[in-house]
Formats: sequence, C-alpha cells, structure tokens
Amino acid sequence: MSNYTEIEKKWQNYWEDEGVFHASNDSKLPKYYYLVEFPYPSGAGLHVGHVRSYTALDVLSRKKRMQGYNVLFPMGWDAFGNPAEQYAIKHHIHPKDAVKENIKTFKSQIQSLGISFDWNREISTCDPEYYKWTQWQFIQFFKSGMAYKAKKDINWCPSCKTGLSNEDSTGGVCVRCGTKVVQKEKEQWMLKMSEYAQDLIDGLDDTIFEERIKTAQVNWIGRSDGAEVKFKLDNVDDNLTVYTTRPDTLFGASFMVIAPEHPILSKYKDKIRNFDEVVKYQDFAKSKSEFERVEMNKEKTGVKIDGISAINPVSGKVLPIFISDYVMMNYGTGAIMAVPAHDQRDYDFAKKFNLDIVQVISGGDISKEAYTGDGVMINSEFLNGTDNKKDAINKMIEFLESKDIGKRMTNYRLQDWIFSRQRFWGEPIPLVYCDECGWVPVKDEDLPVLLPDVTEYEPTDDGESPLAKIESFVNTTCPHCGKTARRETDTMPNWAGSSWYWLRYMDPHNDNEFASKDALNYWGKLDFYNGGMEHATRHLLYARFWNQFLYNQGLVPNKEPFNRRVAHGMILAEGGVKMSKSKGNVINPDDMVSSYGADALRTYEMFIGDYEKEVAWSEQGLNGSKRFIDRVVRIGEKLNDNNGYTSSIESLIHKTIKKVTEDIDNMKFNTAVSALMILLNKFEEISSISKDDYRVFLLLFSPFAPHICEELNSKYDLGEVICKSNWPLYDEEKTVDNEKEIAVQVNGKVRATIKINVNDSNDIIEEKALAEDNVKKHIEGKEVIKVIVIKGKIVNIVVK
RNA sequence: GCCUCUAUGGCGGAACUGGUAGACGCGCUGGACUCAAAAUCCAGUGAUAGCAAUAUCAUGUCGGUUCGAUUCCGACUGGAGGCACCA
Repeated sequence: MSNYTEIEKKWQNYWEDEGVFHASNDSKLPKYYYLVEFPYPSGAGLHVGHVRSYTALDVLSRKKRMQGYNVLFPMGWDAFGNPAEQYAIKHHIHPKDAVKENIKTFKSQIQSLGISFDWNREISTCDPEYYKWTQWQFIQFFKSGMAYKAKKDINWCPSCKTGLSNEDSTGGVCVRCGTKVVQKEKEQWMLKMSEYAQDLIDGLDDTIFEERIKTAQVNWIGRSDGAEVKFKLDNVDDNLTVYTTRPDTLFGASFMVIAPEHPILSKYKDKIRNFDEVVKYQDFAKSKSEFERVEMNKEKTGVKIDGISAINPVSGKVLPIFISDYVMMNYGTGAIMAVPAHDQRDYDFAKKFNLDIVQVISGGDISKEAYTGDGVMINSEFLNGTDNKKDAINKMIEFLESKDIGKRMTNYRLQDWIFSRQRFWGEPIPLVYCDECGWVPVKDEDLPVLLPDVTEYEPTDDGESPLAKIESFVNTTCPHCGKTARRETDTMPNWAGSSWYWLRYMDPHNDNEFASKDALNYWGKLDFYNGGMEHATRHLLYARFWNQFLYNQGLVPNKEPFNRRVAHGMILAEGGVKMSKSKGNVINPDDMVSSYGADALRTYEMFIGDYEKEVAWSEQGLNGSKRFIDRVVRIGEKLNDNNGYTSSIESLIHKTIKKVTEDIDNMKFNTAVSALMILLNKFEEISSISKDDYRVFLLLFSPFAPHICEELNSKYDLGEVICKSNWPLYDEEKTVDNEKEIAVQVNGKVRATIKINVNDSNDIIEEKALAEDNVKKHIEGKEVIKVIVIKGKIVNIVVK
C-alpha cells in the first residue's frame, strides 16, 4: 500500500464514473450551496493556498452530502482580464489558447487533490456561452439607466495601458503590475454603483459575514453624516455649497477651499482677476496622480481667488476662497468651509497663508494646533453654552434648514464603477453608436458580441482599445435604425464575469436565460462562500451590487446573494514570509502530492492551524500528516471479528463523532483532525479493534483524506463505499463520563485531584477533597472560610 | 489619525458558558531494533529548585472584578487587515 498515487487515481476515477458529486436541480433532499472563489487560470498554476480553501470547502461538502443534502459545489475559471492577457502577450500566444492551456493544468492539479467539485457545471467567463449573459446583463444596466458614459479623469496605468477603477488603483499604483497610476481624461462607461451605497451597507445585516469582512466593506463605502451649507458669494448672485460633518463649527469658518477642478472657476472666469495663476495651479494639480495629491500631505499649497469671495451665512463675515488640491472634486461638493481652529488640515492651511483662526469650541491650545475634541461652544451666538457635539450639530442643522440655507446630508466615499477597459481580453461592451440614435444596445438575439479572432491584441499607447483597430469588428449597423454605426470597442473589467458567476452554476447550460427561474429559486441564496481577504472589498462589493441590481429588476429572488462569507488565511513560506517566485520559496502542490500523497497534503493543510489565520508552511508538518495516514493504514492489521464498538473505547468513539461533526460545522478543522489523532492513539493502545471501530474512524476521516479511507474501507470490506454512506451519529448519553477527575484547589491553587462519580453529592465531593493529604497540608492551622464545589468541574477551598 | 481583529512553550496551535493552561502535531533529548542509516516503536519534553513527593513562577505589559481570569472590564505596548488631506 505504499503507492498512494495509484490509490488516489483509482478513487478519483470511481467518483467521476459514478457521478457521486453531481448536484441535482430537482431533488427532494434539502439543498446546500458551497462556493469557493474560482481562480484566475494564470500560468503559475495552483498554489498551496488554493489547496487550503478548496480542501476546506471539500470537507464541508463531503460531510454535508453524507448527511443527506443535495450539495452544489462547483468550480470554474475567471479567465478574462489582465493576468491572462499579460501571460499571453509574454508568451506570444493568443489569450484564448493560453487560457485553455492553463485551465487544463489547473483542472488536472485540482483533480489530483480529489476535490469533490461537480465538473458537469464547470464554467469559464471567457466562454461565449458564458459572456453572452454577462453582456446581456450589462444591457439591463444600460436599459435601466444604470450605465452611462462620462468623460472623466481616470486612473490610467501607463504599463497596462488601461483605465483602472479606484478599486484597482489602490495606493496610487496599479494593483496588477505595480506601476504608478497617472490621471488621464477618457470617455468611460460607468455603472451607478454609488446609488447603491446605502443598500450595500444595509444589506450586510442580512448576511453572516465575518466581522472583519463587514468592516472592510463598510469602510470602503465610507458613509459620513453631516450637512450641506450654502454660502452666498458676495459679488455675484450665486452660492457655493459645501459639505461638512461639523456644521456645529460654522461660526468658526474663516475661509473656503474648493477643488482645483471646481466648475465655479470657469463659470466666473471673467470675475477672477488672477485667473492665470488659477490655471497654473490647476495644471500643477493635474500633473500629480490622485494618490500623490493625497500623499504629499505635509505642505499645503493653494491659490487665493482674487475676485470672488463668500459670506459666512451665520456670522455674515466675508470669507476668502482658495483653490487647493487637498479638496477633492469627487467627494462631497468639491468645496469646503475651512474651520482652522478645529480641523488640522484647515489649521495647516491657515498657518501657511496667514488666515484667521476663530475658536468656537473651548479646550485645547489653538496657538499650537487645531482642537478636534469636545467642549463648550463659544463665539457662536445661539450655540454658545452647548456642551456636546451632537446637540450643537443638530441645533445648527435645524437653524440652517429653517432659513433654507442648508440641510442634513449623508455622503459616501463609494463612487460609480468605471466599467470600461481599453483591453482586448475582456467581454466586449455590447453597445453600438449610431449618429442618429446615439448609444443603442445590441439585440438579444445577436448576443454574444464575439471577440474577433485576431493576432493583434496588444494594447495601444493612445488609450484606445485594441479592438478599435479592427475594422471588421468596429463597423456594423445600428440595431435600431439599420444605418451604418460603430461598435463600442472598450471591454469590461475582469470583475464583470465574477459578479454573477454563482448564478450561472445553478443552471450552467441554459441557452435561453442566464439561469432559469426554477434553478434560481431552488438554489436561492448561496449558503457558504469562501474567498480571500483581498476580495473582501472589491469583488464582494461588485458582486453584491450586481445582484442587488438584478433583484431590483426582478431577475433574481434574493437581494443579498451570499449568506455566509468566510475568508481563509494565507499560507506563507517557511519562516513566515510571503511565497513569491522571486524568492524561490513557492511550494508547488504537485510536488507535495507526489511525495506525500493528496490525502496527506489535504490533512496537513486542515491541521496546520486556525483556518482564518495566516500560517507558515512546514514540510515537516506535512510529513507528520503523512505519518498519521501511514498509521491509519497500519492499524488495519489489528482488526478482530467482534461486532459493534469495542466497549473500552465506546465512549471515546461517541465523543469523537460529536467532536468531529461539530468542529467541521464550525470550520475548526485543526481540532477535528486532532480528535481523530487521539482516537487513533487509543486504537494503538488496545490489543485489537473491531470493524465498526475502524469503519467509523474512516467515515469521520474521509472528508479530509477521502482516497485512503475509501481504499481501506474497501480492502477490509467494512461496508458501503464511503461516498455513498451516511455520516455517523453519536449517542449523547455515551459521550458523558460517569467517573471524572477534578481538581481540588486551596485558595485558587491546585493541590490535588480527586476521582468523582457524576452522582456524587456536593457533600461527598467535599469530603473526598478534604481527605487528600496535600489538601490537608495546605489548610492545616488555617480557618476554612468556605468550600466551593462546582459539580463535575472543581473544588476550591478558601482558607485564611 | 479612524475602524476591525489579534498576542499562549523552541515552533504550529488546544482550552466548553470564568473552573486542573499547554490537547494534538512538529522539533528536540534518551532508549529499542539495525553492522550502520532510514523507517518504525518506547520514554521524556514550559521555566526554576529538588533523587522525589512537591514548591514557586508562567498565557504581550500594568491594574481591576471574582473563591477562581488565557477567558470579563479599563489603560498601555507590539502585530495583522481595512479606510484615509474624505471635509
């Protein structure tokens, strides 16, 4: 039995031939839908991190099936997008072929692990049968006015030569290649995601995501509550509206700052005497990426607008207006009231430009820095004396609303989703531009808009999609009027295909709809979705937004797509550093499978530690799991002919069933494996074990090490094949010990242990405790104040 | 700066609702088997003192609540993640 590879292959073939992992769409059994994020089929192949999450969900799925559920556990490929395209360009092959090759590798790697995916439902986002429906859904966005084209400064990656969403340019660098992002003006398709900001926050209440995931989402959406306030301009009949979270400090507003792109500048160009200087500053601001603007936060810069000023609506003071790049056009109104006494940035600016600093909240030392703490309102007329922020804010808002110069306002950092990419390898946006009819969606029957089969797909320098160069693709007729028209040549971001893929798994071969109503209703909400923390914001928000939109269109039955979301911890290299090609410390799962076997690798990765935490790889640890499996095999030589569980270990067996069952449910895979190790240790202690002992062990261990458990079960003819067997049950009564050893403490320190019976009264327990020599020694000559007996747990004798 | 999480032997990690801290595994030490090694098996393994029984200390630091705290509360320190000139 030394050749694990052969055994593994044998059972993988058996499972496939028997179709035991195929989910049914019309089953009487209760359903359960497990999903693990599908991978980018990059050239690097499978990572041991994939093995961790796939195995974890495989353990859950296999157990759930044995417990009588109709389990959907699918797998597919997130095949569009930059990684695949970069790989193709580098290796001079068509992305389509590159992806095909990579998928082949990935799939065989995954299959060698024995993960119980339902391969009948395999999908790939770059498959026309799939992206037809991605395009169709985009058209629904378009038709409902949720998709629009806007000229805007976008984050541009000069290396990937494509526009990036804010989500993809985190930290001012392209998340794909790490190149510094610059600003570039471009017409882009946008999805109105910002409209869903509040729904995306509220919807979290209907999920059971891990707290850290919820927090990440809420932070990303970035809700803030405050007020909009209108400031009259003093020499033109117009207002400048600002957004503030601190309307209570309005009396302290001593100047205004607007973003360099603020429209008021061009509007009153003629009134602005130093417009040259303004333009110069605008150019200066534009030359920096958004991130640089934010990053260079030490020294404030700006230009005072000479020609227009504003009036503080409560104090009546005339306030100078500045432009400065610390105010962003894309948040709030692009204008702020500056309260230098109580805001550090405004304070810095005021110091630099020598502006008034008016304190309106008592406390702190305004001569040194802005005071952002709480205090009693001063210099604020009707607010004077108010001693807390909340009341002051409310009073001010009431005042503003009564005078119609302001109103309560909530703002979100979440912006609309930039949905255009100037790349080849993505879903073509299925729209046509007609000079007469404008933007018109491609007719349903003409979907999918196929990517042309060409050899030129490298990005261009001018910011146009490579598709723009392909005449046969671009030139078409208007679906509306039939005249000549041009196709949109931008493609969708690679987040598009992953924003709805779990729905396709429900009905993957449907030619008429993205999924049938029946399938959508039957599978409903995804019960359990696993993915990396790196997707806790972007992917998860896009997917929830997309689903909420489909829900509002009446196309899916649930507003929230995912019930429970869990994130696995990363696996680091030995020594606790990240695995990377450049460091040469990447562990290839294939090597591990061939040296130790898939079962050992799976067991090790489940035993390695807390599933949600990152953990360092240890090949010695993996070898330990292999040793454990070898022992499981060897114990088969100790089988006897007895029936039932061996009486001396019966209680332990029931306890182990309970422990393993509960631990798997709670994703405490490490302690589940440890419970099995304890049971095996016991098997080795006793002279022989019964077939039932062995069989129940193999059933419990099978989700972790399915191949060897099937093999041993079959070799010793212990019963039905495990994949078709029921999960073992335990008898609660038999998990309780009649006799127990408990500790006896004197003043909280353990001095002895005593054996007690569950039926012993407190008096008897106390008597036993006091009879212990070491206990006597420690209470000798002291006064016993009280004796605390906690049944079945502990005795504590308090002495003085 | 704000938000969330986290801290236990040489290492990964256990510990039910506050009740014998260190399960299980790795590593290490000694032994058996072997000509030898590997594999396997047996014993030991938080620190200090002791032949031992046992005692003292010990769950990031300092306090608090409690008969009893890894667990609850407060403050601090370190680490991870999210957000960030966001008004």
